[in-house]
This record gives sequence, structure tokens and C-alpha cells, in this order.
Amino acid sequence: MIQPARSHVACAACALRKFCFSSVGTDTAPATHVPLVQRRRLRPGEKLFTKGTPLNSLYAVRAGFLKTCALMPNGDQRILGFHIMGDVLGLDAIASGTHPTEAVALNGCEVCEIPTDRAERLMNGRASIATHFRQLLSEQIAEAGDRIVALGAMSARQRVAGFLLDLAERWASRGYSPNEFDLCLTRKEIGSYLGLTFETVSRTLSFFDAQEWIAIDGRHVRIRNHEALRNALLEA
Amino acid sequence: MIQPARSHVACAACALRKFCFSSVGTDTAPATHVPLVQRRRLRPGEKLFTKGTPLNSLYAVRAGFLKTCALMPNGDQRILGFHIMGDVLGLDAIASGTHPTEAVALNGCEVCEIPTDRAERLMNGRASIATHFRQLLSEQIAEAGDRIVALGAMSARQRVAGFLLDLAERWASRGYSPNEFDLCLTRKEIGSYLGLTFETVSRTLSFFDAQEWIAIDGRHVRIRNHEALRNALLEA
DNA sequence: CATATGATTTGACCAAGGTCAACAGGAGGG
DNA sequence: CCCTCCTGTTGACCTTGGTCAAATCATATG
Repeated sequence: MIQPARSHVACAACALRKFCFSSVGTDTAPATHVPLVQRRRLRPGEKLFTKGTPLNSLYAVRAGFLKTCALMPNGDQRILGFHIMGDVLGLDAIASGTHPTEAVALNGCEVCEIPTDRAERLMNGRASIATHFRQLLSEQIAEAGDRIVALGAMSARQRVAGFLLDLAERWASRGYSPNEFDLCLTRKEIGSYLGLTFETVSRTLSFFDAQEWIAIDGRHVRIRNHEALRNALLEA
Repeated sequence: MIQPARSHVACAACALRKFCFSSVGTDTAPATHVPLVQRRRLRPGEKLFTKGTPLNSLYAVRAGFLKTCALMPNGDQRILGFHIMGDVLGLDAIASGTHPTEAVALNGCEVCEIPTDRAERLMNGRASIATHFRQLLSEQIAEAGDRIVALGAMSARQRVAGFLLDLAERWASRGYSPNEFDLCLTRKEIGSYLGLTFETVSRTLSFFDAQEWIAIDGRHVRIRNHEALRNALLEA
């Protein structure tokens, strides 16, 4: 069991916190932060849901790192997104009632599971929760727009620079170091996410390392020059 | 004024029909299909909303053809989507309350305008409408995922073939010919949408024409061989 | 430990598509 | 009618990033 204190912290950053019984009570009573939603632990490589599965629950990431992938007709997969603490998974399944993508844990993960019928009930009962949820959905549409722009318009260096800065910012917004983190990903997975081959990803990372913009050791990255990366992201 | 009969038909295909007063009454009374939502006409090139504008209304396209674009820092624009009869615009603005993109009419358009406060009120009052709206939002997330896959993984020929087939299907689903339609777009706009230069779009269309898979005359397209295009979409 | 497997890096080469340029056809304006 | 501007087509050439291949390293498994 995770300590109440840590739980409280993680829940504060969670986009689905309003769907927990734990915070439905008065906000001033820490005792109510004992989680009442279902928790689920995932081993590295374990799938949270698979393509074609009926949508039963939405998930909020509490700890760890997951990817969501689209499976192509020819068998291989394209990575659509990476998800860390506070991110919500499963929203793309609401339209059809069936997951169009799959979610895979990249390391040990813990997620909160909110059954969809419970979420519906909560939203029907409290308009503010429904509004919040619509904002969550809309945010993913807007973010997808950004990805579309990036994939259609940016060079390999821009994509990799943008990827590193995006990860750094996301870790930072969760209270971690913006300068040092682990990509829990293979070069191949990064390439799949960015629309590049793994060789190009490797070369580009090596180039950034040679420029001393980053220091890379396997999957561990330290950003040495945010400014240079930001320039690489902007310039042609 | 548009004839009641046509109005009824267009509304039947509209994703926002549940938000019209006209259909909130009993479904069996055609008289109530007289539209009570605000209509708005747009001349070619006119903007429905611009980037940075506060979100006041959602829009459903009744007639015509619009594009939504992201504006890049350097000034040029990337086209995120094309929209025809029945499509909904503005959903990406719900999260921030401000339009992150702009929508431009490509020809004479007519849209229905649903003020967001009215939409909120309707959703708060009727759970089924709220559920329907969430499905609408989720659908756009799932569709954006498809675009991301397409942009990251497909060749120029695949993209153009997919674009033509997608347009054909969308026209067909609205009761028009799946074989003949007008791209109301310049080659440059198609390229911006597909992540290609306009020269490549032009060359690829010429190639498809030379293969006799399509017949192209300016912006008018006739599809002569759906099967060949579908193959082009799948093969490497 | 020996071996197999997969991740990563790097090099050499190639091709898809971008860039630059020339030209034609239309639309609009004086 | 002339001129300009914009769209579209096509050709020539070049760059980016993909493909193929080899070597290294790490990890896992017998």
C-alpha cells in the first residue's frame, strides 16, 4: 500500500481526481483521500487494454510510463502517445465503445480504474464534473492537432528536439527534474512515435550529444542546453 | 429561406441535431423541424472563427466546405481538416475556452451556430445529450489518431490515395456521388493537409490520372478505379 | 560460462520527395 | 487589350532520411 501522503500528492496532479470517491467528500478532510477507486498494477510489457476490447473503464496513470499504439493491418504498430502520472487513457474508445488502440506498460505502472458506468453516473449527478470531463476530451483533440502539425511539417531534428523538450516539460510539471530523465523507450519506439526510423533517431540523438546539447547514456538523458534544443525545434 | 424538406434532410445527417430546439420536441412532428438555432452564411474565404478568439459557439456545417488550420509561429498555416455537411467545428476549443485553430469557408457555406451556454444547459438537462456529445468528442480523438498514423507512416502516393478515398466516402455518406466531386482546394492546401509540397501533390495526381485511376480536370475529380486507389493505399 | 537475442551505433548507399525554375492557363483590374 | 497575379504542371537537381549491412554491447537463458 502506498502511503496516504504520497497518494494525496499523486491525486492532486490527476486529471480524473474528481471521479474518485476519495475527493468527492470535503476537500479539507485528508482522511477521505484514502483511495476508493480500483487500483491496478502492471508489470513492464503488460497491456492495460487491447485493441478491439469493449470499453469498461477509463484509467488515470498514478505511476510509471505507458504507451498507446495503433496496430496496422500489416501487423506492426505505430505509437500514438506516451503517458505518465496524471494522464488519462481510454478516451478515444468512448465513441465506438471499443478500444481502437492498445495501451502497454513500459515499466512498472500503477493506474486508477474508473468504471465508465460510474463515471457516467457522476457526470449526470454533477454538472461541474461533466464540464471538466469535456475539457479533458477537448484537450486531447487539441493536443492531437499539435502532433499532426509536427508530423506533417517538421524535420527529423525538429521532431527529436521537440520530443525531448516535451518529455522534459511533462516530467517537470509533475515535480521532477526537467534536465534529467529516463526515456523508458527503445529507439525503435521513439521512431514509431515520431514517424522516423530507429537509425535516424539514433543518429539524431548522437548528433545532439556531439553538439553537447544533451548527454545520452543508453536510455538516460540529461539536457545540457535547453536553449539550443529550442532553437533546433524552431529553425528550418 | 431553405425549404423545410431540405432542412429536415440536412438536419438528419447533423451530428449536433440533438442540440437544436427543432428536434428537442417530439420526433414525430415535422413542423418542429423548423430550425430555431442561429444560422450563419459564409462567403468563400470568410472565417468562421480565428485563432485566439474566445469560444462562444459550436458550429455544425449545413452546406459547403470549410478547412480548419493551425497557424505556425513563422506565419504559414497547416491544414488540420476539411469539413462538410454534418461535421462539427470548435470542439478543440472547449479545453482552453479559446480557439486554437481557425476555420475558413472554401466556398459558400451555411452553418448552424449553437451557443456554448445553451449547449451546456441542454447537456445538464438531458443526460442522453451529454453522452452523445462525449461520443462526438471521443470520435474526433480517434480520428486524429488515424491522421497521426497516416502522416507518420505513409508515402506520398498512399496519402493522396487515402485523401481521395476519404473524400469520396464522406460525400457518399451524405448521399452524393462517391465517384465524382470537386476538391474545393488548391494543390497547396491539399499538400498542407497531407504534409507534402504542392508539386508532389500535383505530380501524384497526374500519375493517378496517367494510370487512369482517376480523371482530373482542375479541381474536379472523377474516380475511375476505386480498387486501384485502395491498393495504392495499402501497398508500400 | 556459452550462447542467443535484441538494442544501439555507425557507415555506405539509395530513393522519395523537396527545392528551384520555367512555362502555361485563367481571373481580375486598369 | 495588356498586365499582373495566382494556380497548376513539369523538368532538373539535390537533400533528407530511409535501407542495408556490420560491429558492439547488454541481457537473458540454457
